[in-house]
Amino acid sequence: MQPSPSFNTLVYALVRHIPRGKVLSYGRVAELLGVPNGARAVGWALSALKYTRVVEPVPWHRVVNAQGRISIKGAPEAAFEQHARLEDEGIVFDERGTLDMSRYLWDPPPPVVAELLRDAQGGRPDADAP
DNA sequence: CAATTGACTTGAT
DNA sequence: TATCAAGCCAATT
Repeated sequence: MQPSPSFNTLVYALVRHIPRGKVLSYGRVAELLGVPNGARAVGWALSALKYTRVVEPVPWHRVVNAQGRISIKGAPEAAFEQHARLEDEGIVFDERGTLDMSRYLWDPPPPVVAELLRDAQGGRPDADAP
């Protein structure tokens, strides 16, 4: 078994919970995981999917930047794919390639996040470790 | 252990 | 509206 899941693992776990047709911003993901300013780290984690083998698929396309725009750089194909997948899920982009965050932003049920963070601590907060 | 990197954010110009 | 700069973070080297 693994030690406490890395930050990346937590990111993947949370992103896997984003429902179809909804999105989350990098900053919001970080915030939910308890790292208010870790937006970049989240981006790093998702970009790492290219090299990391995750058993369960991660709907990486459901994460966009705070402005509601695709934020992938240096990989036009991937960016295009993300845009296509989101439209496939019913999300509408305006002429400038922006989606309405106030409408598509997902608000995760607290229990979901709580459970995620709990598992992160080894599944059992019992083991007090100061 | 220090430097580097990048699918971020925010606030100022 | 578009650019720019400075913070912030985890993983990599």
